[in-house]
Amino acid sequence: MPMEKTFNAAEAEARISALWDASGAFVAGANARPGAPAFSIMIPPPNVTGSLHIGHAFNNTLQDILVRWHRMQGHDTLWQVGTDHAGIATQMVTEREMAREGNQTRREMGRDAFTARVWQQKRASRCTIISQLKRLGASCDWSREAFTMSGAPGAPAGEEGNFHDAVIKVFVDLYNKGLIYRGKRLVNWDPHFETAISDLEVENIEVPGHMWHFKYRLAGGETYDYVERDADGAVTFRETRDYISIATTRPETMLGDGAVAVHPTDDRYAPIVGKFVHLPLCDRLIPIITDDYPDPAFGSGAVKITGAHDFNDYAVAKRANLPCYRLMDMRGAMRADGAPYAEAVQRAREIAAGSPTTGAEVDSLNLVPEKYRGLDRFEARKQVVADITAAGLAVTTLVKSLDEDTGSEHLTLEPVVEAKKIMQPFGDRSKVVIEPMLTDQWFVDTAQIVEPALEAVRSGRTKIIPPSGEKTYYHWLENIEPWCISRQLWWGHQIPVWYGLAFDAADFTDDEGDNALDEVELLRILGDGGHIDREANHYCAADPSAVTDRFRDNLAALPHPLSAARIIQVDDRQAAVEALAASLADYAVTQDPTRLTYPVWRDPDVLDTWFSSGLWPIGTLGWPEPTAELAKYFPTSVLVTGADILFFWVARMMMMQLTVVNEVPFHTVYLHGLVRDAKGKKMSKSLGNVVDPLEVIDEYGADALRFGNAAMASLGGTLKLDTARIAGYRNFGTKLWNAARFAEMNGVWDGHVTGSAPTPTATVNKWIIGEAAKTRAEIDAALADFRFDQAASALYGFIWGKVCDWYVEFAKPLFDGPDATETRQTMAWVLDQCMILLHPFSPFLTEELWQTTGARAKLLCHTDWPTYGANLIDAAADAELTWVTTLIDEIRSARAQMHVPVALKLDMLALTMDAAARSAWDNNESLIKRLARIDTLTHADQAPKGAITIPAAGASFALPLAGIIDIAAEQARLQKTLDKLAKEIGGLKGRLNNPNFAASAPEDVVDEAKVNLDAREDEAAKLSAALQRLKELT
RNA sequence: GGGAGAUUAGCUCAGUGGUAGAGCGCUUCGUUCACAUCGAAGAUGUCAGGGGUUCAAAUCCCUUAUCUCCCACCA
Repeated sequence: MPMEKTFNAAEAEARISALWDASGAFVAGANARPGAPAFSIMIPPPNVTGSLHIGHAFNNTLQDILVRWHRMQGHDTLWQVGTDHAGIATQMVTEREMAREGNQTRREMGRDAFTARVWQQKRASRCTIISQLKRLGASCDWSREAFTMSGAPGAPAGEEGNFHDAVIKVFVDLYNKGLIYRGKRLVNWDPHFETAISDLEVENIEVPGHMWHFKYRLAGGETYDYVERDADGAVTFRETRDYISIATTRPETMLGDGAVAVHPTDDRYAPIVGKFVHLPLCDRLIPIITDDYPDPAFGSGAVKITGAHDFNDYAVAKRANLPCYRLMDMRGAMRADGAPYAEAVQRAREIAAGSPTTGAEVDSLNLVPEKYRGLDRFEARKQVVADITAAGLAVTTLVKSLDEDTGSEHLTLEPVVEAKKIMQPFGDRSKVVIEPMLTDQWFVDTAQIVEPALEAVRSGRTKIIPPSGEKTYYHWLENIEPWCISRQLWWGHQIPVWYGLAFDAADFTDDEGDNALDEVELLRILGDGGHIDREANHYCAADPSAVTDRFRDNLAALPHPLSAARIIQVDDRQAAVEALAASLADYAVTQDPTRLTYPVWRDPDVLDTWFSSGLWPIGTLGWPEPTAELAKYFPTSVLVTGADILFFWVARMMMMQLTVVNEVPFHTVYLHGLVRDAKGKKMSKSLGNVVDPLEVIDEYGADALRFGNAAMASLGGTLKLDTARIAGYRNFGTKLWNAARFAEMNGVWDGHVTGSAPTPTATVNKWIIGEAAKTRAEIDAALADFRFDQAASALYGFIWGKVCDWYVEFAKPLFDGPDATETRQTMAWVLDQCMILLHPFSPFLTEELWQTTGARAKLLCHTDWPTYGANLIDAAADAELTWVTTLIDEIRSARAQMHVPVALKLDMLALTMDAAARSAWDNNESLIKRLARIDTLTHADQAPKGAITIPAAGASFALPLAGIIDIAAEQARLQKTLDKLAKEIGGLKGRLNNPNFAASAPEDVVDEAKVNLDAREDEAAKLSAALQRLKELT
């Protein structure tokens, strides 16, 4: 059946995908030569509930090009595929889905049921992204699909695997090495998702805000001289004050202030340092302290210190040993729990007076006055401002206002509220304002594991390209902060830590021996005295699974187990561990549910998603099992990923792999930018400029999208996706398709396919074989440097610019001549090379061509990548074809400019021809005549009147066009060319006449300039002569 | 505030010391049997501005301007 005029991508892509699938073409090691080097890539796992966006399409195209390129070279290739459980995102998607269905909420449902529901969501949506990757033509080993939560408790059938085990093992190992710790720290709290998030998940955005100024009055009615001075020390302002002025953008946090801080060198406040001020609205006193943090030049120079709600203040509070009081609940509302304010403030006064306190009182003491309790944080802000203003404690200014009744102007005192742009933190998922919150969280002590990750890149063991990525990497890692890895979510790897209460079992049974304690009572008993050791109250279990099942029901019964875990009655950590171990063992043997209540419970938090995806390189290969794949494919060859997750993922993989298995995860990291729209705008749903890769594939085919992706993948720049360009690359595919169709029509595929390059005699055949060899070398060099754009450009230039534009045209006359057979062989070989070389970029169209143009031994995706080189380049053929194509170009150009009808065949005169030119003409006469539409060539001593001149290297031709040409137009054409030549000649002469040029420039540059000058002058002379002849005509 | 990058044809971008390039768009012509998702020809640039190094600068250095991104605690 003859070929269609175009490649039907929509029809063929699915069929070809199925063919690859059915033949296991992409399984690890497929097409590997014995003893071949390994080549492995880990896919950046997309979110399991996600769908393919244009960034995925770009990222995976590049990976696939590398993978296919290596697989065709016979390397032992693995492209590891899989998905990420994506904690917050997936939980969010599932909850949204549940809300839409009108089902129970997550909390109504309970943890186990909810987790099961998310698994269900995961099972349902996994196919989406995977099938979309297949549509792109990604040649992943689908049989090895991994998941970052495979094998987790509660995983349904089909989700076996040991990724969860690997994550747990790493947590336990790091914990045992002292690299993971738990503590009450100020963290970024997302009040929407009610979880801590890491620094990286916070986006700081500038928003309009306000700054208020409040007066904190000195205790005991004291006053002081407030003096301002200029740079020379001269007094510029003096006033007796009974207050200190503070400025804040967050008035509601003043309820938790622990002090007012001023800079130690700030003379304005020197008289009152160490004294106390009344905290407005709060009925308590706080001290004025000194700290280096306040900037005397900013605001009043005095800063309120709210240790529990600001990162700077927290640091000051730590230095000054100030108490921190949490004011908000987990949803960002003012706390409504705990004792009445009168009691709480009494206790706060005791603490301020020196009564010992513990971190526990951060949570147990609620210093929010009744009036504000339960208010949303933004509502509380308004109320606090209003109340402070009403109390006359706002800094005021005179404002002129108009009395509308009387029409008279008068002055009023108004609070000073500065409108001010402030940087506000937002959750990158929730988009709500992040609240610094003092909570118990788990941290990786990154400072301890960062050094090997830095060293690996500094030493070049892992190379980051482009190099600017290395600088960014260093900068972040050199200033690394502890990594908060606990999340208050349900979907994820639950932290393998059990909290235990060490106790005598008798304490928990009533007189009848029944299990009589409820949680409140438990707390009451444990709360009574006893040594408190926060560091010791957790126990990291090496084999948690057995424990989990046993106590799950008990755990579920605890509304908030962590709050009950506060106290453990032991003297040291070791005792805690032993007591727990003993109680667990005890329980395990007795299995008597009445004997012990709540012996242990598990930390309800899950791990940051990036903690598990940080183990992707080893986890997908079966670690901690010593698998053959781990031995073969790790460390991986290259990681291709977006520069935006350099910190989130790349740096953490480096740290974790080096810590866990003491090896870099990959030899090379290729970072690319974000794909933007044609105008360089970030794609966003709200802007409506999102390009859906699947729509692009539907319209233009996956090959066109892929080739376009490769073509725009230059290093460093931004990536602007223009569908007009994709359309152009679709046309490019059609072009090759039609060249193959032409070949089919001319019997090229009928038994002319040869494995190795033919050895033809015709110059054009020799020439195109050499061009293929050049192209192969260019592509290999470009891909070795990750220059996908250069490889794409080489392919485009070769296939369209050389094969289709010239070779196919050259071949037409040869099919009727003595060289017909070798030309068919050569064309078959050359088109095969086009398919092979293009295949990594555009796999569908090339595989389809490969299958339809002959009986093939192997799939194209397994066909040997060529290794031929310069031996196939015939310099003489190259020079001759350059001469031929230049001549044809010249003739065509002259004809077009003289408006010679295309169909008109001309007789050409050869005025001069040296031996080389003569030979070039004789060897290629038929095709020159055909392409330049020349009828005959005759020799003449001089051009007749009314002819146009065609210069060529070593020859000069004339086209007699008397009566056809416009003499003025021909004069203009010649003059224009001469002008251009004159400019070039001027430049070349200028250089060559400069003695410094000859002295300083390399010899070959000088020689080249000389040769160029000769050629230009020769051409100019011919054109001048021609111009002269025309002038004689007029 | 710190860091990185960008500025080349109408548009999107290559080009990193040696005669300014590609694709798209634009103009003219074209139904010759691979292809109109095409062919042939053509026009278009103070390579952001200024200074410097060099025989030679889009390319290296300095500087100014504009833009983008990342990081950062100014209450």
